[in-house]
Amino acid sequence: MPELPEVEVVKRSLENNINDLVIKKVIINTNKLRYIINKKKLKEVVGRKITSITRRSKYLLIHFDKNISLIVHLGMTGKFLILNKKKKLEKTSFYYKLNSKDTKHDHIVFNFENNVKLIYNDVRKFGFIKLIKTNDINSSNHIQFLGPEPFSKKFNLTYFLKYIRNKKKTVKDLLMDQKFVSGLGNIYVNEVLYLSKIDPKRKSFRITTIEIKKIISFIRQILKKSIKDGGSSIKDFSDGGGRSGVFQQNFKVYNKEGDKCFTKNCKEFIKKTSISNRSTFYCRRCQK
DNA sequence: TTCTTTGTTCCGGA
DNA sequence: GTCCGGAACAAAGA
Repeated sequence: MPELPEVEVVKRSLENNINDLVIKKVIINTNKLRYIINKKKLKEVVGRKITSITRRSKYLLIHFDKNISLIVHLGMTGKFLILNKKKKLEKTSFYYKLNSKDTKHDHIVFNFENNVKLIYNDVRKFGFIKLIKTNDINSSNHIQFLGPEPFSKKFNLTYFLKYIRNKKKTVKDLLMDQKFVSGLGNIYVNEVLYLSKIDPKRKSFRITTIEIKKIISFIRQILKKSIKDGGSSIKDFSDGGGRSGVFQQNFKVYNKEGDKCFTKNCKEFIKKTSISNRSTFYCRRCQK
């Protein structure tokens, strides 16, 4: 599930593989992903050259010359594949498993010069790719309401304290809220609260200063590590069968229901519950 | 057939 | 008005 680190990893591999290239052709195999696709508009990228690739929260932004950009959200299962001129798969996509079934979900193919292809594959079709004027990105509905990036200076103790005043929602829902901090999803929020030893059901306004410091610190720590491991999963990526990203093996609570708690000397088992209709994993003994 | 998955939005109720 | 959270939605696989 692509959250900030996975999107960052994808961003970096796109940067390494398709920056500076000119699009020759776009093949669109579906009428809709998350939204109806405006095929004619999307094809305006033909003839345009990629000038840079950036990320905001979980959005990928591919910038072209002539004030054109693509805004991309990977949804649940969106991924990019790059084929180079030798038809060889580039080491680009995190936890991508190669098998014949997957090609039927190749929804959009961008052809570049030199026979380089960028393929957008998405089993669930909850992701999207939209053409947008570069100047309009920051005022777009997707971007304008996003809270600060977790690594930004703005996301600090003072901001946190001010924001949670009178906030009655659970600390888990708070961290999931993209208006508060952008880029975290269910998986990393579960992990962060476990590392911070905080019960996910606690009310936000009851979180102490010391706990806030832990939360901020662990968010940055785990995101950084996952980006690094995503990088290493790319390094290990093999086109004969694929391989899951190392970061998935680093989860301590997510999807670990019934496993023994990771904390030393804790004999408790990881519990699963639901908060705001989202799977929530925690240790009853360690998280207070 | 039903349940699950996620991010996002919508809406009723507090 | 504002906030909260449950439900709905998208598609497909188990």
